[in-house]
Amino acid sequence: MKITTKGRYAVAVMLELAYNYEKDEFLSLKDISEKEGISLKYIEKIMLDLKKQDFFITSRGQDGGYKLKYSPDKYTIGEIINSVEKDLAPADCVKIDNSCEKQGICKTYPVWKDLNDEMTKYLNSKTLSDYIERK
Amino acid sequence: MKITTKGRYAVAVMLELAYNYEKDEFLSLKDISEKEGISLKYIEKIMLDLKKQDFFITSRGQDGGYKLKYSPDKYTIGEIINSVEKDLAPADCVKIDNSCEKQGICKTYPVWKDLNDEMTKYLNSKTLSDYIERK
DNA sequence: TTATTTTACTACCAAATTGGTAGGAATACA
DNA sequence: TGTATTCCTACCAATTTGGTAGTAAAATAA
Repeated sequence: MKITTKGRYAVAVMLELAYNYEKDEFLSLKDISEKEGISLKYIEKIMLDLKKQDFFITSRGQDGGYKLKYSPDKYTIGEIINSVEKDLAPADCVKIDNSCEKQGICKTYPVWKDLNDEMTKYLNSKTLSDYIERK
Repeated sequence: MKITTKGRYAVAVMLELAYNYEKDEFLSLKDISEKEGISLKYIEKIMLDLKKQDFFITSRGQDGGYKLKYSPDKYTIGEIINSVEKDLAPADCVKIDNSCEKQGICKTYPVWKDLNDEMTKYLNSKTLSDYIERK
């Protein structure tokens, strides 16, 4: 049930961008890499996934980088983790139809369904703004 | 965040034993293996982990097998999964002290701490009896 | 007592996943 | 026009997952 480093780093990167949201400048991956101690190359790869969502405004070249497109309260922790993490659901059966030949008769299905519902509800209720403190 | 097959099978096995609880007989791993379509050898391995807890009464030889020591409402889904799953927490930092050199300054820590608390609370509130239907 | 059934235990292994790195192309700005 | 930065595709080693194999030990039925 661990969140992979990819998911954890994704949240870290999004928090950095959330901190930077009020400012009128881009934040480069190089800066984030140095602040968070994550290799630039790895962050780039994580951004590939995050960019598939409508999350950022970007700019290349000097003084370029990333900026959140919307305010931090518009990004839920759930959707961030979901963007990079393949298996967020506790079991395939609660997400993918016919992923299990015992569909309909499996006695453990309700266990995973309930757990998934609970986690989804929780993760979608928390946003970046819940985790940035303003001075 | 997926629960591994080991964790899922563990819950399946425990549910089978819960169904059998009222009866005054042992349930063999062979029977469970056939009912659930899980290889006997793999179930044996899962039982090695579960047996470290105070879960069962066992008997070897003919008509032997496993029996729950306590009534199904005494077993939480959380402790069952915890027994076989190494990484139930979303991140090491919420379980193991000094597992991360950024302890105390990491901005994402509260995210994993909250999530872990929420999941733990939920998983420990559900027991086997919540998932066995009585006719 | 003996054969059989069942748990108990240790060792091994292939496939998938994780957690990265490397190298370069494209682009925008100073 | 040069440099900083994003963008993109491959590749790879270590770890974890999801098992299997073989055997010993014990309890019971016959």
